[in-house]
Amino acid sequence: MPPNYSVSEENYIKSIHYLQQVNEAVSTSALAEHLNAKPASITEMLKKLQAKGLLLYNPYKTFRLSKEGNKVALIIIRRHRLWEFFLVDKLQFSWEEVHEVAEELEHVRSKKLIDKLDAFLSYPKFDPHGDPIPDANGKINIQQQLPLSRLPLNKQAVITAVQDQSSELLSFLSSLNIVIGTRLEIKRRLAFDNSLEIKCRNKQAVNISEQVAKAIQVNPL
Amino acid sequence: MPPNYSVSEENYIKSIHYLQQVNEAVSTSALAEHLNAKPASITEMLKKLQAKGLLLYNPYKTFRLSKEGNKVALIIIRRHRLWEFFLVDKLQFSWEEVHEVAEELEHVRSKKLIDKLDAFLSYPKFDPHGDPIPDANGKINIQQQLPLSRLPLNKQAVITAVQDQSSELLSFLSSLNIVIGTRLEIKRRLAFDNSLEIKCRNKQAVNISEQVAKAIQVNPL
DNA sequence: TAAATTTTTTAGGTTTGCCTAAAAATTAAT
DNA sequence: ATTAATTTTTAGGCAAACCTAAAAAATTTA
Repeated sequence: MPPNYSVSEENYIKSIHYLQQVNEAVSTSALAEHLNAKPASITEMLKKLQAKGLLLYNPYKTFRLSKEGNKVALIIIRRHRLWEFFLVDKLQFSWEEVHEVAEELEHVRSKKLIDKLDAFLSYPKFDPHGDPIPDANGKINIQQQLPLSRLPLNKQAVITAVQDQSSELLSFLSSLNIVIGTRLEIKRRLAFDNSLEIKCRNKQAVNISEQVAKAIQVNPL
Repeated sequence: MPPNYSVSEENYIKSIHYLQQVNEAVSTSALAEHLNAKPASITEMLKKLQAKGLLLYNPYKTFRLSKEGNKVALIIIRRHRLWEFFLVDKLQFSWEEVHEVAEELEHVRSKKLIDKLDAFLSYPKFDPHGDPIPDANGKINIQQQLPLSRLPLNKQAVITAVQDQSSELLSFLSSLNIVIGTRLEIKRRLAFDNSLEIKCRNKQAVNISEQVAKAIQVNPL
């Protein structure tokens, strides 16, 4: 059976994975900052993770997860994002408040639980923030998805999903001829309310609120 | 906000609560046995729980939970049983395999999570083993329910529910004129297979297997 | 490139929750 | 009512995961 890791070890692995996405290799101080701990504590854990084969590390140098470490990271991310999806989709949490609870749930170590949860949720591909959910083998869907609110100006994208807490939103959007699959780009971002002026192909530009923009998931082209 | 307790503290509280149901007051060695720990470790934690006002305890004497301690116990039991219900009802776990996973889930400390889970499950009154689920205020339905298999000999009880994995069981029982609301008592327990001889009011005694007895929930009178 | 600064590691504590072994209190037996 | 047996507590350690302060290495700057 696969080894189990402590909550603390899991949090280190997750943070290292996160910092690697920005920076390839990670420094002790960056990780200390991210984990809200002192550098001395980080060093200690680095040695432990290396001894377990999860980390590639030489004293006084930067470090990164080993192949095995990355596999473990993806398992934890999978748990986290599936729980987030569950909380929003089934328990009616708003997507701002799920993170903290998912932070605890992600450490419940049962593969069977997570795989059954995945099935129960109909194998969702993205969590409520638009981040992709790794599958049972730790594979992540290459296609990236993000909320329309985070799409750069003038970058074309296709709508892939709409978080329809109320189905009101969906009907509002379809009245604007905005549906899943619609191609669009942002022409202007209004600073005072973060509303967006978006343009669909050859139609006239329309204005949508930040809230709506956050609920729309897009896939940049 | 209400204080939070460590996983270890929660497990002690839960075990003390469990042992109290049988025995009013609990001894160090009984608790050590139940928690699979050494008596010396128990003593240590007892002092901690007493200091926090959860336990009524005098050195060298037996002990029991304070009012506050009981309240905490019921919160933990509520979490545990709701998760068990969720695992069986939504994730299709079989009721034998839920305990271990629920044992981990029960320590996720978010009142909001549990109350929303409760609502999502439509406020179930009993977990898959037939144990009552405390409500959001920690109140337990007075009417106690237990599997027929655990009913003491010659004690009258009324059938309150049948776990009908297959509806086959229900029709088998109704062929014996055993339905929800039927009053019965156990006349004999056969040691070699744990089957029961049960008697309904003024009818003839019938024999049922341990498996069936476990699926029938009763309310002792 | 040598000194100054920053980063990382080492060394030595602390807390939590467990342990063993010995001492103290309680309970049982003669 | 003593003595014997059992139970509980105290005393002193250990591991995990954190900490502070000092030492060592790496990096930057003059």
